[in-house]
Amino acid sequence: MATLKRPGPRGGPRDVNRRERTRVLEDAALRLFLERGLDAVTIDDITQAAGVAKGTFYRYFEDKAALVDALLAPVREALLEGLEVCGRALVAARDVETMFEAYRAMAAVIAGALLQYPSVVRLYLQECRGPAVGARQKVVALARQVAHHAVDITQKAHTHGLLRPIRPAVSALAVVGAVERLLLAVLSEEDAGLGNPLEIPDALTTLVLDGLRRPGGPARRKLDGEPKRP
Amino acid sequence: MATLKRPGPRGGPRDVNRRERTRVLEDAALRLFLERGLDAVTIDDITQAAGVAKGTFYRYFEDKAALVDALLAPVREALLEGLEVCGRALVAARDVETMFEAYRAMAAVIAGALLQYPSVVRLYLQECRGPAVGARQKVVALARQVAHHAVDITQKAHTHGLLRPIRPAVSALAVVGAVERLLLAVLSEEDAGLGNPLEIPDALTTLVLDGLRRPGGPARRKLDGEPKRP
DNA sequence: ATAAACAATGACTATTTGGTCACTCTTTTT
DNA sequence: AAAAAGAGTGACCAAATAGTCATTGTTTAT
Repeated sequence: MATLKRPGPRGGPRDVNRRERTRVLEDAALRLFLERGLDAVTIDDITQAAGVAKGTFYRYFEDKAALVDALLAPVREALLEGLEVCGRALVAARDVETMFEAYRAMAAVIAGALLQYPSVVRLYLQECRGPAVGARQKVVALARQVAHHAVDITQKAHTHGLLRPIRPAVSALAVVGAVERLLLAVLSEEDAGLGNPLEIPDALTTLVLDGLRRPGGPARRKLDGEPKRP
Repeated sequence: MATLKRPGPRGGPRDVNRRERTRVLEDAALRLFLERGLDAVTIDDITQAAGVAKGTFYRYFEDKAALVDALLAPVREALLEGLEVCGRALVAARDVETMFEAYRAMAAVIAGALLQYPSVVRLYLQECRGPAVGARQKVVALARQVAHHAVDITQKAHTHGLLRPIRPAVSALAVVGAVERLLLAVLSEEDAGLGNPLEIPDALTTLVLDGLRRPGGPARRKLDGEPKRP
């Protein structure tokens, strides 16, 4: 069973050592997870890559699932935080500009977190669609929360009648899917001709907002209607 | 080593038996793959679920990777076929209507295949982002082909100047991501409020086309400008 | 009818795996 | 300084795993 407390004085040998060991184990595991996939990596693989004895692993983590959860924690916090703040802002929003501002703020918060933990995000993208079993459970749980929040947020935006009358669940999941796929492409460095990664958010924003914004006309135009900008 | 030929007269006992056994093994494996993930399913699991002895598995498939490849085959064929036909049609297209018609044709071909093999598609969606290792190799390879084709197609559509000046790779991957995420939601029956699945393609089409279509009016925001290529 | 090829089986081997534990050494507490 | 608690180790165990193969029964070709 893993010892969860951090004994000794802060900054003392024990404390420093514990942080360091945890970091080494997490780093080694994360690298292996990305190389071979969650399920294919054994505890032996991790301890060998980390240069410690097998028993040491179990002093720091209860099992592989606990390790994954620890890896995920910071990203999860940032993601959910960003989504909730955006949700709250949207309930208050009364005009299009305020609404877009809320979206932009959320994007900024999230983007920051993602850039800080790119490997963890890759792990998330890589595993989040699998069955919620074993070590993957927490990853899938996070994915569900993200999807739920996204739909929720879109619903809130809809209550002001600012968006095209598409089912919130549909447009929300479409956007989540688009964002995730582009993130994966960028993080995997499988250069498919994406150009400067920093320009992607803008392109995507244009694309999404023009797709979502309710066209100026009263009836829902289908083909050649150009949405008017407010 | 798996015997690949199908001996005996067509329709004879051997032939019928071989088809049946292959089907039973594939069905059992597919179900388990979706329940637990590719890596977590063992050959023993599969043969037990299929109700045959372990040795029998190796008479029909060289290993787990070969089984996955066999499962994937029909979907792969349909997907690539649809993408290529669309690509060829787009090179010839000279106006917006013809272009959209090409897209619609592709969507129809693909949708048909997907409805015919929903479980295989789920397997694809579930595994296609993982590392290209072991039994997952062929799935990831297909995902790469799909992405490549999508970008290619979008590039072709761009040559006629009919689309917004967003990098083709960006918009193509965004659309692929959106489609995949919605498909996953529908196939997983994690009802997130999607409504009637049959209405999704229409909603998505509206969303995507309005996002991609070059606005008729004068220049809009300049953020999405495409960098000049020499 | 008979020989040759095919099919199915499950025991068997080789390894690998998650997890434990007694033992030793180091740090903290008293 | 002595006792208590924490930390690291790697041998060890029981269970699981991929893949093989001799054996037995069935179908096909001659």
